[in-house]
Amino acid sequence: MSARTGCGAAGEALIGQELKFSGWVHRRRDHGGLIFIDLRDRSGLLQVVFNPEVARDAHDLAHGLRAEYVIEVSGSLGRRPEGTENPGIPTGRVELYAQRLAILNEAAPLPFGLEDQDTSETLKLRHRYLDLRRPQMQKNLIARHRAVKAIRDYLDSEGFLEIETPMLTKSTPEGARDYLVPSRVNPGQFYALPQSPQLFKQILMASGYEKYFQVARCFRDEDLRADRQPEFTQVDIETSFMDGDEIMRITEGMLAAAFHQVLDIEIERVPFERLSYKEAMERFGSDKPDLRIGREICDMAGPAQKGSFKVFLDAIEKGGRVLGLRGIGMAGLSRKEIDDLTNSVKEMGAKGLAWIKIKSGPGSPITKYDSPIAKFFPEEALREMAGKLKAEDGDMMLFVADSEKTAQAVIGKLRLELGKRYPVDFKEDEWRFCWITDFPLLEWDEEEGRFTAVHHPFTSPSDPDVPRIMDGDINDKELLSSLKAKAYDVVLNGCEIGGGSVRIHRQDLQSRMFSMLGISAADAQMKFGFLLEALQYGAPPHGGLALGLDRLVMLMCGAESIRDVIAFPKTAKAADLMSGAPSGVEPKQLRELHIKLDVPAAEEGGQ
RNA sequence: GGGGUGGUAGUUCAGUUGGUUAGAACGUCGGCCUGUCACGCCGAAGGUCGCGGGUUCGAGCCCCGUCCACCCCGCCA
Repeated sequence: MSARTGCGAAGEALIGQELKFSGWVHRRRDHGGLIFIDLRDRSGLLQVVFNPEVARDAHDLAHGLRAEYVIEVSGSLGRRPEGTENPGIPTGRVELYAQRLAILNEAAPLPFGLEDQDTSETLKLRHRYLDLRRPQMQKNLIARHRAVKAIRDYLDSEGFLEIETPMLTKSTPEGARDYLVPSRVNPGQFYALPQSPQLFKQILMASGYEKYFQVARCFRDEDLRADRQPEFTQVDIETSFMDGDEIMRITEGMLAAAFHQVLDIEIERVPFERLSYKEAMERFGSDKPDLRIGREICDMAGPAQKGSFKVFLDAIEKGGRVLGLRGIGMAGLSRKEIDDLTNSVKEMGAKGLAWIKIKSGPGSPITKYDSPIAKFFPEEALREMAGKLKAEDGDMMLFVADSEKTAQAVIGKLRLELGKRYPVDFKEDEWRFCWITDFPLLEWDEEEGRFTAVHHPFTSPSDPDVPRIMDGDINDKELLSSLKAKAYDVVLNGCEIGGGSVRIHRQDLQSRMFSMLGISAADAQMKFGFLLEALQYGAPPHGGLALGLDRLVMLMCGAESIRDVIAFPKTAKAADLMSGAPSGVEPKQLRELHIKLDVPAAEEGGQ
């Protein structure tokens, strides 16, 4: 009777036994005579009954119990009297009849109730240790643990080795802004915290480890979002001698294992559906399509050209697009609702929203097109539009006309919004994975006046593009824009959860890649010299993938933000409200680092 | 860097056109209560209206600035 039993483990099988429990006072109901305590530990809740006729001392002591006191209580587990069962909790058919009570620690009144639903984010983060006591948060972190364990076990069974790479690394200006760490013993020099272990994992392939993975913390000094933290965790994978297909298969197996272990869900549709980047943009207006939503985007250039609506004709004239979307059952929308939609479309970057309602006349089967722009189109064009969109009576057709980039982006977002707001064809509880492949290798960066890598500079071009790159003119914008990458993203329910590529393993191609990116040979040598060097000494073909663990677990838990699956997250200003980081430091520390501050005194911050 | 929303009791919020003593619920504290499970009943305490300045006879409310939190754009794979 000395061992501790978990509250959640108290079931009918243990009835009649003398047991010991310890945990937190979740709720108390003091009737003066009988006292009921809901005792909470990691495993669940258990009702404890203090009865003066059973144990006078324990009952007297129990009067002093308050929320979140830490107690140890022992007694016999019994079946609840008929009619007092609580179907709301898993242990609701039993209760503990307390014989002995020990208060292990008292608790001051809490700044917020653990069960309050609307506690402000500030308060929860300030007292994260309390927030983390909430059963939901514990469930999330337990799910996270299970997911990581499932992934580790799976990769281990596939012959992968987990190898750690340094946290203090070399700064590489490509990509995101680095978090810098000053070096005390090298005055004026800095390490960077890794944005990812990218270069190291490639080096490990050159070193012959063949299959590497790591649950790796990564750091990026960029502005935050609900699904973005300054430090986050990637399941980082790299393999030698595998092509993209094989890496995708490993990833699918890994995700299937995680979903099986954590949620007891068997992922259907394996292998995952694959879409080229072009197709994803064309059908869904996004490179991370949410396939749970049925409706797709349609090109409306054909029927648009049969009409005289200037906005449409101009867009096409300028090489842009007219894209349409079916608004299922939206013919009844009020003018105000349409105005609201128009406004949100404008916020997304479009100039406006064109719409046509399809209605039957009262008591008449004749289709009417109700719209300020219907007059610009012959009946035949309107019918063609409806046909393409599969729009029927009671629907509304929505159109965005703009440059291809804007039109696709806007109507893609509109698709998500309508899919979720009018969820006729939105299967919310499905798990829809897909791969996006055939990404462009490079994209023009207006700001920098050069091409940048869409994935990263170590991504291999597609096989047919290799001779075009080696023999072609690297200043040829047409050529550079047309190159395809051996890169692939894995998308779940409209959320990019990972991405990877086959890497360049030949030194000459990698050097050529740097020139295309406008990185001089000297610069490349300075920044990535060790990689270029390693590629010279027998580097195998290799490639891999990085999975965003926080996002994946967030989706698995149905959480709104990755903060809910990270034990100690930071705010939108990258602050830790609990510990008070970041903060100023002692002048002595700065002197040792040879650092002088250049900030107005008021902004230096305290300790 | 830009835009939006919010900040009033420990917590979540209400607070009229600028007008007397800033309210409610929950929580807390005290009392009563032997089948509750959001226990119930009675009573009490609890406020620098984020901070600084301004307008006004008078500011929780209007104006300017600033800080913090959240969301979005830019940025970020």
